[in-house]
Amino acid sequence: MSATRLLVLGVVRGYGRAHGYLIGNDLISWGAGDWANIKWGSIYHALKQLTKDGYLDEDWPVPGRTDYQLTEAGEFEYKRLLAEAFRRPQPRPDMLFAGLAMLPSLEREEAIGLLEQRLAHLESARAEAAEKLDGWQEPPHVRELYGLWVHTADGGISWTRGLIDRLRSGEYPMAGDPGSPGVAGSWPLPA
Amino acid sequence: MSATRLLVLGVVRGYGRAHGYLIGNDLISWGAGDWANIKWGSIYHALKQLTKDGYLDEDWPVPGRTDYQLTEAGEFEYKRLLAEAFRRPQPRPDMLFAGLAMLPSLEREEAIGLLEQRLAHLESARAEAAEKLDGWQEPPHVRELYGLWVHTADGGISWTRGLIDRLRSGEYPMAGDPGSPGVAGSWPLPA
DNA sequence: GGGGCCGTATTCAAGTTTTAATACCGGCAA
DNA sequence: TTGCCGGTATTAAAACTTGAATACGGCCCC
Repeated sequence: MSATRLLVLGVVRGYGRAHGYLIGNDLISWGAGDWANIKWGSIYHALKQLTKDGYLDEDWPVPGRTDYQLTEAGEFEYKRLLAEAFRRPQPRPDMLFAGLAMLPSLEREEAIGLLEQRLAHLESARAEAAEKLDGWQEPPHVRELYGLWVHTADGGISWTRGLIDRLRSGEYPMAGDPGSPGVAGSWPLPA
Repeated sequence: MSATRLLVLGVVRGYGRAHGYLIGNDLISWGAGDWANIKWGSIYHALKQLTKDGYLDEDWPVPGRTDYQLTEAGEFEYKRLLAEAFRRPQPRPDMLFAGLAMLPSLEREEAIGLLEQRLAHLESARAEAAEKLDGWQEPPHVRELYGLWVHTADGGISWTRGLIDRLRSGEYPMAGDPGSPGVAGSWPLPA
């Protein structure tokens, strides 16, 4: 499960209602083409699939354009995917990048809690890889795989600690903050 | 372009000739299911596709089993993919893991050269991300994306330097080493 | 001796991603 | 005025991945 669904749901939610081209432009302008491998085709596919799954509603304000908005189930699915993105480290980092792009739709304490779960996962993955690294015999170069794994996990741990600290010290406006842009989405509305 | 083709070609090459189940068992036993998201279906699909593309030859030694071996074009394609895996850092690390698994089919100087190219790519990616990080204004949390990018690049740089050092100091038997297992593949032959 | 389970070996359908193509519209230069 | 380019908006076909399903043989145990 890749980051596409989370990003598409997140942008639609942010606007309230949006069509494919609008969503794609936002994502591409954030560099999501690079860090999440987002392509035009996957955006349009995701929109259709999310609609089929009952997470989005379509309508046709003008011919040749399709607008989408989140259903109630879509709101839950969005929150579920977002929590997963932070909670569970995966070999492919695109989920984390996507989660980060949607960070302010979480409440501060919620985000910190999820990141602490991430930390726990990373620490146990590190321990497991370190164990294999110690025990490895044959062929020798395969040790490098586990070494890289340990190195990557260490990097992830220190970065996660840093973000937790920044959130604790009040960095970034988050959902539910006093005087915040609010839960419903703080997107710049299209002109 | 994912790691599947490189891994499948590499294992077939290592054995000289092999069928899907044999290949899959090797890859799964190396943990490739985790670090490269390899599944049974993608192995069989890759075998068929690589055959169609002229990189593998099929034959049927017994009914109900298909054996494969590399064509000459397959040998070139393997080397090309392997070089790409080391040379070009990508957001998804599975290519690097796959390259690492096939490390000893490169000559020592070749591997070091590729890793130096990797280093150069990483350093310029880091610089670019750091620049965006400095210049970013709005919305504030998007800075975290670039911060993570910088952090990840730093980790990649230090790990790459480490591997270059290990290779320079003679670690691991490599293709073309005096008294090495040789270019043609050093796989344990099936019993 | 047959019922169930494990290992061998592959296929299939559904979902997802990738790449390229399509269509239309407005502006601007030759 | 026409020819083309860039921006808007989507579709289509092919490739790839995922997860489950299939088939068959051997072995063990009651």
